[in-house]
Amino acid sequence: MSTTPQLPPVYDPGQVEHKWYKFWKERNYFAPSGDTDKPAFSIVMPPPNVTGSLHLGHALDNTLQDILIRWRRMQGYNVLWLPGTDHAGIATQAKVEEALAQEGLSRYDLGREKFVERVWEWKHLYGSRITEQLSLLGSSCDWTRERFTMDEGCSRAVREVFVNLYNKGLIYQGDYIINWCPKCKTAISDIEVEHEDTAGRLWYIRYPVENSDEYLVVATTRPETMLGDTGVAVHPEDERYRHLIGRNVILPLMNRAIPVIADEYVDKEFGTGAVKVTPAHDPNDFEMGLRHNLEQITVMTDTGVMNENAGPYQGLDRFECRKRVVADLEGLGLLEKIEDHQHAVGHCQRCDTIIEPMISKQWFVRMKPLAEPAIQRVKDGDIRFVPERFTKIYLNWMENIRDWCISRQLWWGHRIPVWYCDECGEVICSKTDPDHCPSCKNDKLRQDEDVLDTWFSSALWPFSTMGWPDDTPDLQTFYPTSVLVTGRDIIFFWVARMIFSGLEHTGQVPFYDVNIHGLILDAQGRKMSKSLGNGIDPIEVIEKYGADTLRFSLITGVTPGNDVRFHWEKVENTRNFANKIWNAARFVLMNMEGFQPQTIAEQDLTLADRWILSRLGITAEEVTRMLERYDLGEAAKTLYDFIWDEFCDWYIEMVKLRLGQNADPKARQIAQNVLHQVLIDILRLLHPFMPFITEEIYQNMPVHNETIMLDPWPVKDKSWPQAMEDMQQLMSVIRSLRNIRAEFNIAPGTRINTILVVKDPARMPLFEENKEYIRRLAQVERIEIVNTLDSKPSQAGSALTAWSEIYVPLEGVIDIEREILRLEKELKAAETDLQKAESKLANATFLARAPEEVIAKEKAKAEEARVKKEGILQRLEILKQS
RNA sequence: GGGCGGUUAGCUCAGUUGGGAGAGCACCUGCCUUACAAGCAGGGGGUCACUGGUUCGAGUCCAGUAUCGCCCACCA
Repeated sequence: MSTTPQLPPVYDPGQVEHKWYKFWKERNYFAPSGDTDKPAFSIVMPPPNVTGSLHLGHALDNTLQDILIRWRRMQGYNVLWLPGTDHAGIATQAKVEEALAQEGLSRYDLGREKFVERVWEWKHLYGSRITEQLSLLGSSCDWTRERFTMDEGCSRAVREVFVNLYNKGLIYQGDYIINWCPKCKTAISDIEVEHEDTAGRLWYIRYPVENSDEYLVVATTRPETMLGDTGVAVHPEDERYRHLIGRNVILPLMNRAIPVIADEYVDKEFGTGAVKVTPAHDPNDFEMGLRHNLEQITVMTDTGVMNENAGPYQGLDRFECRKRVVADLEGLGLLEKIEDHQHAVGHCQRCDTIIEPMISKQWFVRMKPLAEPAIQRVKDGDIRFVPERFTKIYLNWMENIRDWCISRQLWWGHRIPVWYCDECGEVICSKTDPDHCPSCKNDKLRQDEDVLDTWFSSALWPFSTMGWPDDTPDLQTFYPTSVLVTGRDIIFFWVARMIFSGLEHTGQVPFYDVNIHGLILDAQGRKMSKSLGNGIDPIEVIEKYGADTLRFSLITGVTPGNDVRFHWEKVENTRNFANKIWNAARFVLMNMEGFQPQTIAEQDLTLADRWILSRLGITAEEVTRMLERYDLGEAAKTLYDFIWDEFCDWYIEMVKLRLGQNADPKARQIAQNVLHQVLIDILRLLHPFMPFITEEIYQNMPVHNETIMLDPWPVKDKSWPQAMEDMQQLMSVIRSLRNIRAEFNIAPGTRINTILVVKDPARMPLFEENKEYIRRLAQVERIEIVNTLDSKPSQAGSALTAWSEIYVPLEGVIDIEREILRLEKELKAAETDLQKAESKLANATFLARAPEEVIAKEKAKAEEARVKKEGILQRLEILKQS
């Protein structure tokens, strides 16, 4: 083995990332091993919008998944990570409509069929962009199983589910009040409405009481809706209005007599205690209207313009109408007052338009029966949220769930599988397209015009993608999936719906764990958004710094479930870390000349070897434990610290002694073997986090397998506690010497001499044997290790520990005053330590109740501090005499 | 109105069985020591928001306060 690859001193991710991704993909490493003797581990990827582009949220989400996937794969699990995309009804349709608008066309010009064709074309053209971007990130998902929410299999699952629910009476159609977006011209579900607190007004309007001089004053935030009022409600026990209940008031502007009704819903304290009731444009009024049999008068069109029921206001936009209504009321002297009023206004999640509650014929899923098991199974712990606090958020929503409006007045999506026979009025709900009416045999059937909410198909994703409703091998092996990784913003939209859908249709939970992560915010802590223009393009980060760096910087220093701010500084720091590893590897590879892989006998391992091997094992164990807890940020930090501080700054520096020109060949062999083993294991541990650089280095190692991806995950082997303790002592001597050098401004080129007084003779061999390390790492020329010292040097820098005294004779260089100052500082620290420990030990209850090992530790601490203090005092005395 | 999260070094943040306060950046000092100046060595800097409680012992557990942020909610 003599090939020493020439690696450049700066790691260039651009050169290697494409190469290795292609290599992995071509060799089909992303596919499940198929080894069914091994436990399965599976994740379905949250499908990004097919026409979307990668943002940092996706990058975080997929990094987390890829880490778990690569880790489990190395552990030997039969791993499936199933990718795919979502057809994203409104978003995609809007994009294609925008493109059409460039040509001066609308979707109506094309007609439904042609338009849907156009969208498919668009999908084929742009649908692979997002998946290509996921590849750039290094996602090791099985592309051969890639799915799309509108592909044949998913469509079949959607129909199966719809028909099942319909037949069970869990899907119904009806005229109810729904949230209508006048811009998107479709109904949307409750959770697609975003409430924003808005500074609005409260208008107090006088409604003349019929056959009376009296007025009934109502307060409203939306005066334009009064045109559709069909009643005024008061609280049944409100003395002020009791005499009016059952009478009529005259609706101003429309001059319509409407009844005064009594309803418990009314809050006596708010406004005037009298509420105008507009059943067609307010969800509460709708309910009240039903209770009291009030007429429903819709006064707006589907674009938010006043309709023929609005009398003279017909044709006005709803906001223009508001102004006119207010002005007209004022003119009539019917406007009593206007107050400022803060209230929540609903906006369309997609286009931000103000939502209009409207009565409309829509399809709904009856939620109560579906929610029940979805609540129970989570309460039973069959599905576990990580972090746990999200359980409560989920349960709270599920327990207060309302029926789900699933029909959308769009063209792009899963068409509702319901047909109408106009001849006999038959309604047919079918998994397959019927060609004639089953009751009258007429073949002129009309399919329902609406499509389903996009989330209806996403809800089936964990099983529809695995071939359900057929009982496929993938379902048997990989369903339920192991864990779902997703952002906390779609718990309701997606997680909750997958849970009740999975339970209802497969009888099983869709996943065991739900790992919820936070959002990526900008450097100021704001959400990244198009309107703010504060978004960071992950592809830009990858191009500048590499995918490994992006991945690692997104997850380090992050608490599970918490939001993360994006800072370029953090990216740079991670880039530096990647470069650090790169250079450590270069060092190792430069020193592999003559390397013979072999098993090293335990007695041949040096102190440094035993120490680094012990620390490596412990690190592997900790990283594994943290991954099991989904604490990926801490896992990454643990690795970072081990690699940088212990491996690079200490072990590599120490091992140089055994690799140099004059090194003993046997010692060199041993060193090479340990170095090789430690580096390989470091690469393996780091691989899930930084897949590209680890593979690149791995492939340059003198001994390696086909790919690091399929190498075994390191486990803790043997460790040497004594070696770890000895290393601590050795390191502290070296640090003390470096400190003395720095304090006295000794030039790096200047070699110093030192006398090490080791009080305990049993400890002397440790320093004798490892003298060379001290010489090299602290730039020491001569080192004298003694048991006692007759006359302690006054012209010397010194450091005192509990078990040793370190002297650095500095004839002529030493500034006694300065040394005294330094020692006094140390004395103070020692005294503080001593005081702390002693006061604890003087506490009787502490001695009585604290665990033994804590007391022992405290005693040792006190003793150490006492000896140290004594040493410093003696030393000070000598210095002050001279 | 309800719920959740944050408040730790100048900045951004870690810190889960309660037992000697950490990292990165920034700052100060000195170094191109043949893996790495994207680096090395050394150093300064924190009554862990506040108050009270539990405990031998609290950044860590409990109660309350303040403040910032997020989510949910049918008071027009």
